[in-house]
Amino acid sequence: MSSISSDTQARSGSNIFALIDCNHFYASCERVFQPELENRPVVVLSNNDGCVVALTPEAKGVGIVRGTPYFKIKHLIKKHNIAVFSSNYSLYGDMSCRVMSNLSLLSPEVEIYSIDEAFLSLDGMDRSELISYGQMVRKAIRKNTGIPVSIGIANTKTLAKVANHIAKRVREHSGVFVMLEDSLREEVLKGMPVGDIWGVGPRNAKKLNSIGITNAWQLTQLDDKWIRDKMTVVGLRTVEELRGNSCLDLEMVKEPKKSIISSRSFGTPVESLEHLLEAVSTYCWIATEKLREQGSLARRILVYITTNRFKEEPQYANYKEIELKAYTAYPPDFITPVSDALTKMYRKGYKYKKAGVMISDIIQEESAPYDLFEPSYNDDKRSQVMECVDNINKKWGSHTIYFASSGIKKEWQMKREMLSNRYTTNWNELLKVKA
DNA sequence: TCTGGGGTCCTAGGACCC
DNA sequence: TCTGGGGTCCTAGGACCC
Repeated sequence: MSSISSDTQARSGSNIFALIDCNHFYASCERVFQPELENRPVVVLSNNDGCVVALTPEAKGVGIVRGTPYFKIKHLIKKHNIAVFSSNYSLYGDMSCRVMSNLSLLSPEVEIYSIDEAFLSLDGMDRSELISYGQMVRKAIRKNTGIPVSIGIANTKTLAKVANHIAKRVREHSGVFVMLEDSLREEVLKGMPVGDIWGVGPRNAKKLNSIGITNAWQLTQLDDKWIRDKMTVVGLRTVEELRGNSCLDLEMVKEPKKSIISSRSFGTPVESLEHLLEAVSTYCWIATEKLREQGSLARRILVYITTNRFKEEPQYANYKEIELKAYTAYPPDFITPVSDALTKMYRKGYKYKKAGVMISDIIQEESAPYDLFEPSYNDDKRSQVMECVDNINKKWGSHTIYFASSGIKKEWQMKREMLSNRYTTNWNELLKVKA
């Protein structure tokens, strides 16, 4: 068997996948707790109040586009009375858990694909029941969580994505679209720009357009060799899926992360080494917290700093990757070498905009190699201390305990000027009901 | 004044080994 | 005039996703 066919081998039998996608998820989360926003345009901004990451159809209707910097749409905000929010990840994360746990009650086979999407396997379900099942799921999620969802159902994950696209946009389907017949698939794919397909990014779309391929149906008719050469096996898999041959299985078990990033843009430019050290020390803390949460240890860390590339001012960026002596999840084991590296790469006189760390070479605790010369993380006090710290922070809120090297005042912290309350995860910010 | 953050996978090319 | 060949491992960079 050639490597091409084994890479993209289709599963036999007929599969049915549903993609459940929360509508403009972050904006919907905000609406749940402020129902008066129901028919008003709502946008949610990225970290640092940078650009638009989520927006309701009403906001799209007045010409706002996802990804646009906030300062460029301020005039529209005022003119159309748009509600604006800073990202509130504690809220969205918690709302996501609610949606997903509801889904797992409704179906035994669920893959949580992202914060606002899940795939379900509906293999074996009667075709005639699919629409009503979809409607039932929609109603249940809406009722139990307040979040509106759209559902696309088809024979492959990629086609379920396509179906979901239709469910979201064509009102008459009321949020559920089933696309199983070949003729329907052909009709829908012919009307779908190739760049809107899951897995075909802007680069590939451009390549395809340049040879005259503009819709998704044309892509399915293309020669396999061309696809493989220009779009790798990944692209070929996508095309097979569009042809109705399932190549991507439902992944129900969550794999531990292979890299963990923590980085932020600063609220205001940072010039001093001292503040940069505080920031990266905080990022090391956050990243190792995630590392411990998934029961992992790591041995590599990369630290970087950069000035603002959008500005016409002296630019400087640098990074350094460090290999630690042994696998660990203890913050100081990372903070110490990272601080040394940062001190060496720091240049005075620049306005730094962003810094970050990335942890890699991650393994599960159980499989940590035994080292003759280095004490192992699990056997010494470091793991016990961190377990204790993590428990306290879990119980009393993150950052109840943290390292002094992270700074106390944190003048460099990001801007979040339009933050809503953490209605679901903080006792002091619960929704108040008027008596 | 103001342009996000966090991930995955694939490939090509170099280093190194026998 | 000739200058192996194949395997493996690692890394950087590119492309994609939400």
